[in-house]
Amino acid sequence: MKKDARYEQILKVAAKVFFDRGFDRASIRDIARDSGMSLAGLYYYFRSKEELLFLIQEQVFSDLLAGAKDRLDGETDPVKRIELFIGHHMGFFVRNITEMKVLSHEYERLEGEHHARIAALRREYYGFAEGHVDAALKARNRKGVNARIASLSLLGMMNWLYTWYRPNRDGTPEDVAAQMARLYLRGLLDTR
Amino acid sequence: MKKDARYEQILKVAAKVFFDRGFDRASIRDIARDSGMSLAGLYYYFRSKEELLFLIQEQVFSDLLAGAKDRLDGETDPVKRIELFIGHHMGFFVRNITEMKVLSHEYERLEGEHHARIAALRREYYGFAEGHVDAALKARNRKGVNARIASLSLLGMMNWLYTWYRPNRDGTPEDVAAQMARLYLRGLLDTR
DNA sequence: AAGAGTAACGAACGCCCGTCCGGGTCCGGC
DNA sequence: GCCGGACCCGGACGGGCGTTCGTTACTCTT
Repeated sequence: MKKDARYEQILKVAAKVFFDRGFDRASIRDIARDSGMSLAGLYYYFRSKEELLFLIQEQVFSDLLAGAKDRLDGETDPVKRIELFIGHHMGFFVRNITEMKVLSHEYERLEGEHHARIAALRREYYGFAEGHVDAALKARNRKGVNARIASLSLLGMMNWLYTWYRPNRDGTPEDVAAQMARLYLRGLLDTR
Repeated sequence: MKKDARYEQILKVAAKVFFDRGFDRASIRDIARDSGMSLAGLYYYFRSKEELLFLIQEQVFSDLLAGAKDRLDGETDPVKRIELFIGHHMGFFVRNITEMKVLSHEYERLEGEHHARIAALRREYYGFAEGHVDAALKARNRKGVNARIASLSLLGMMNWLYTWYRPNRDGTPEDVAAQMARLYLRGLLDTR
């Protein structure tokens, strides 16, 4: 098998194993078996189990961030930008639910340099979200709403998705995103 | 030391250790050391590490549920009931953040009978929340809003708290609860 | 004084884990 | 025809883990 294909395949398998069993309970032996490789063979591609986690988190987080920036490009209305942000986040989350759960759930497992790199991405993404929330608040001249709390509430709402989302029951990501966007922007009881 | 006091103390220490290191990385030896007991001594009080997790989760979840019912008792206005529910959940979460993180983060670790008992509590609490959301929607004659998604969004918003809440930065639980209640009920941009 | 129950402990057992060493095989370039 | 690198593996190593066994000391009850 080609080197790059193997590399990608191992990352994918590892993400699935981490998704199913959690990082700590997952063993390198599980990943080797599901990749059709030997235990030692894996170490040709990766330095350590922790590096595997890091690479998964870094890739998915970079993609998420780049995708969000790309999606919002060209739109200037602050409220529409938040709608687009929500739509993108939810769509990406559902399409990459394996990696996104590993990112959300195993965030604290990384240490040192690895942790620092993911933490930087996190800060950037959170800041991106908060910036848009803040802009929308200013555009509507809303005072007394804390942009930090409002943006973290939004991210919590969306990131909790992996604990409950079932495609058969909850419909398409677009439906869920639309419901959440409406709920977030106009509230539960708004009748406009 | 009295038996009951020891028992409670071990549960408390275990919750703290699980909170800090995660269930899988935490070792019984850590818990024994922090409890000022020997490894073997712990097994006089508990059958297994998994049982320790179960007891922590069961106690905090039962308290949460009972507290919520108690807080809402007597209030009949559906919207006020949601406000009270949010206020209670947030206050309880912050006061019991150690156990609540262990409950939220390690939910999937339990198996068999233990898992079934916590899952039942979860169903009850989620149903409780969804029921109130549904009642408020009906009272305001709101159609087209999915009560399941709306209630799970609310719980996600609140349960994500443990990843970001810092008392010094974010103010009291009451402040955060008020912000979230306003946000949830009337939306980000409502100017009423 | 004996016996039963309670509250612990030291030491070990067996298992599984991440990692690494010492190779093997194949293949393109010389 | 050989060499070096890419790719991969069997098997072991050392360490940490959850759990258990056998025992002890103390305190009630009878």
